[in-house]
Amino acid sequence: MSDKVRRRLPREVREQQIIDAGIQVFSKRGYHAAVVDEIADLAGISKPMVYLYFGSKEGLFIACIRREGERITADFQHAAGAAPDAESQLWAGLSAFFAFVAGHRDGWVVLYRQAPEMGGDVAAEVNRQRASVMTAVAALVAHGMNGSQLPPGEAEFVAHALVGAADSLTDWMERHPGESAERVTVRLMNMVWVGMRNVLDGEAWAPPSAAREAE
Amino acid sequence: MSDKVRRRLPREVREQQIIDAGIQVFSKRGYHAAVVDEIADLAGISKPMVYLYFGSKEGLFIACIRREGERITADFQHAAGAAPDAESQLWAGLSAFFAFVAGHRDGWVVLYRQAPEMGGDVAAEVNRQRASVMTAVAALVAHGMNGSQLPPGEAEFVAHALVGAADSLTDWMERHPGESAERVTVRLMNMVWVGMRNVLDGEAWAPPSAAREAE
Amino acid sequence: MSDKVRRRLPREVREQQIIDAGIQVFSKRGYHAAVVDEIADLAGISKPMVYLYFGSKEGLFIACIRREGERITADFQHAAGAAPDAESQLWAGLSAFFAFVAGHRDGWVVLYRQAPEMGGDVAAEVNRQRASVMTAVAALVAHGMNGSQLPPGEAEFVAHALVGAADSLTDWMERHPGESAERVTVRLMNMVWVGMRNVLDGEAWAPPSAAREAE
Amino acid sequence: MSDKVRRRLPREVREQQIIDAGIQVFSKRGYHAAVVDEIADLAGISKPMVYLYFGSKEGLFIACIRREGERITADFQHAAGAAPDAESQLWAGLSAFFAFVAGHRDGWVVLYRQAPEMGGDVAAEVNRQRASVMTAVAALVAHGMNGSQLPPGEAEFVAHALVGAADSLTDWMERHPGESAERVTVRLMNMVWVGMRNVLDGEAWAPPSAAREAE
DNA sequence: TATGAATGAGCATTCATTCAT
DNA sequence: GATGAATGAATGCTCATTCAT
Repeated sequence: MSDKVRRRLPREVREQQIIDAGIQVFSKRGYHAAVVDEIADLAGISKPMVYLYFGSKEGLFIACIRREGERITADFQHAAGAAPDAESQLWAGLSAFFAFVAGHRDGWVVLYRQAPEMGGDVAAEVNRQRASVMTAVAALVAHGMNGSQLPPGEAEFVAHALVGAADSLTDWMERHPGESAERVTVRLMNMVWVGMRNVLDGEAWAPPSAAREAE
Repeated sequence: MSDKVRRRLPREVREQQIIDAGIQVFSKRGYHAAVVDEIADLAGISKPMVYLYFGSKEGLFIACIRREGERITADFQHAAGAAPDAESQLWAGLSAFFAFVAGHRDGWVVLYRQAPEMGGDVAAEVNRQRASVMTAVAALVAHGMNGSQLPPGEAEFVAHALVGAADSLTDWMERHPGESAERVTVRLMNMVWVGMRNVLDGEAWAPPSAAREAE
Repeated sequence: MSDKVRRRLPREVREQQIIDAGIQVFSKRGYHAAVVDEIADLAGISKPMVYLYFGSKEGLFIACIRREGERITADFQHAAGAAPDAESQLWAGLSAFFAFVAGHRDGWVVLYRQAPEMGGDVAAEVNRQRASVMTAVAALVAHGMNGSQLPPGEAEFVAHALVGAADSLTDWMERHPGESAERVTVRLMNMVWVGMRNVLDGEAWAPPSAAREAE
Repeated sequence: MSDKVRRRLPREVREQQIIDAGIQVFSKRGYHAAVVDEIADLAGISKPMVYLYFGSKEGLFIACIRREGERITADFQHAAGAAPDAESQLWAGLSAFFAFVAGHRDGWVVLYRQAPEMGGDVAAEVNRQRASVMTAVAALVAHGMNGSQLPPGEAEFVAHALVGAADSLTDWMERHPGESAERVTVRLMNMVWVGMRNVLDGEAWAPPSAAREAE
């Protein structure tokens, strides 16, 4: 009788618990292989509650994507906002971004690796959240490079490359457990950043036999 | 009159047709949402043939992964092997790699975005093929940088970043239809390559407020 | 108006209804030819309920075997327990046994004619139930013959013969609808019993030309 | 080239090989679980040959039943025919019958345990063969008992009991590997025969509390 | 609010059977 | 005579979703 006293929680709390469970299960199994029963069990409630709160499995998935997308953008911008100058902001932001990717594996996997392959109503929310993340990264890049003159659209290109590299490096990190997210950030920026600055300073690279491609 | 003439094909041929169809459907829908009937229809045969030749849906998926993995590695090494010097090889290899990622969207999506999230017998084949691709890229990087002294393990790190960036940039390319794979390769190399060389030459980057991280 | 009132029954009740239907269909068609849909229809529910409660077709089959096995053993021992002396117990027990074989055709057919030919997890349960029935019959035989000295192991031999004869005689009964289970029991006991007693009293039979076989 | 020289056998021989394989597989798996592919493999031919010779799976099954039914009847009557007097014939016949049941497990299982549960065209052949066996046993019983006056129809009753007991005792024999078919026959006849003769001589048995049932 | 009971619809898999060669 | 290639038609099983309480 005093066993499951955490019944009758306010809706707000229950929803977050269900989303937590959803992210865990969606991340482990993928959208289609995830079974609503397992999510309900993990959240400690019965299946109809999931439907009461989110309407459908897809509705829950969308809620998961939204929360993780907003969470990463917030983390990211909060970290960047606290830094004094442009370069520090870039460093802090990317570091936070990387920490999120590495630390919230489940959420990141759902948002970045599974959601994109879906259609329907999910696609809209996915695109919104991913665009939001990508835009934040691009803004930080543009801002951090404001000394050099970044050609228009270049920041977006760089943001895509950075985000993709960061995602892929989480696989690398799984095979190198000793590495911290911070150290990986440094190595990645070393590789990209110095190069970018030099490129903007005029030191361009061109395909060995075809200088015509370089701008 | 020439519509149904391709009945009764030898096993070898049918298998490739089925794999072609499988890659297309798996890429569009994802493994779980893909329906074997659709694959069979697309291949112009009936469902039992799929099971006769591949044993199961998973068997077919594994076959798809294997063929695409081997194909990309082959493309890659063939392109690199034809170039005269180390830097040219690097350029040619990465260019071929990028062309594959951009040109064989379906195969790449199956291999890189969907297969990794699966377990069971699939995981073994996925890991093998991805490791094979990653190793080839890392070897090319190490070889291309043989002038500078690359720290051990660094090539693998770079390879992960490059492959992830390449994957992510295919999304960028979809929103910039005018860009060719070659041009994107140049931009990516510009960003990464010049930086890497400079880094190896001693021009390191360190987090603004924390010089302790730099080596 | 009173047609569909029995919806939403407690699990316990539904399970028995499904087992009832299962025994009927398995008996009529055999395990492999039985279709789960038909069982569900007969039980007045939908197919998923069968899987919810029994896990698989095989699980349902095992449940059927278990219930019929336990039921016959219980009938049998209840009838025997109510009789005063050893011979009466034997008579009452065998009569009950025969009544079951003849009266619960479906259950008997499933347990005795179809289940034995199966392997896998079914075999374990079948062996347990059949052994339980056979042991009960053998115990009754041994007990009923306690006046004469029954050689060890003989009761088991007799039990096998009796059970097999009883099973076969249900076929005979189908072609002689006028005969009651009781009458058949008497005839069978007449044939077997008097003989057994005489044999134990020394009146042995030996193959005409080979007295060497008699003990 | 000289590997499979037994190709191109006369139809008669091929048919028997296929029936042999059929009996083996049907016995092991049951009609429905038996797969034509396995039968064809075991017979060393390709599947279409089975259809060429027997028309259908059911056709092959019927052929199996027919051959085994005829074989057992023949064995039986050949053994009985060779004996000099009535009692010897009975002994020899039952002994041969028992030897068949114990020795041709596969054929007996198909004929006696699996075929009966089937309907359709199979039922006709099964009934014919089983009736043929049962009639032969009943005739032997009637003939062997010709000294006593056997009530009409009694022989058929006894035959059913004997055949059922014999079948059931094959299970017993499987758990007692030392016992020969001959010894089991003697024990069974001891139990049944002496009793029958005494019964016919007037020594009837009646239920303890209900003498009204005895005739 | 919360849940045990129930199902429609769909999917992977299998198999007897038939052609084309 | 013999077979590899091919399929129509089931069937076991699962799952998102709903309802009665």
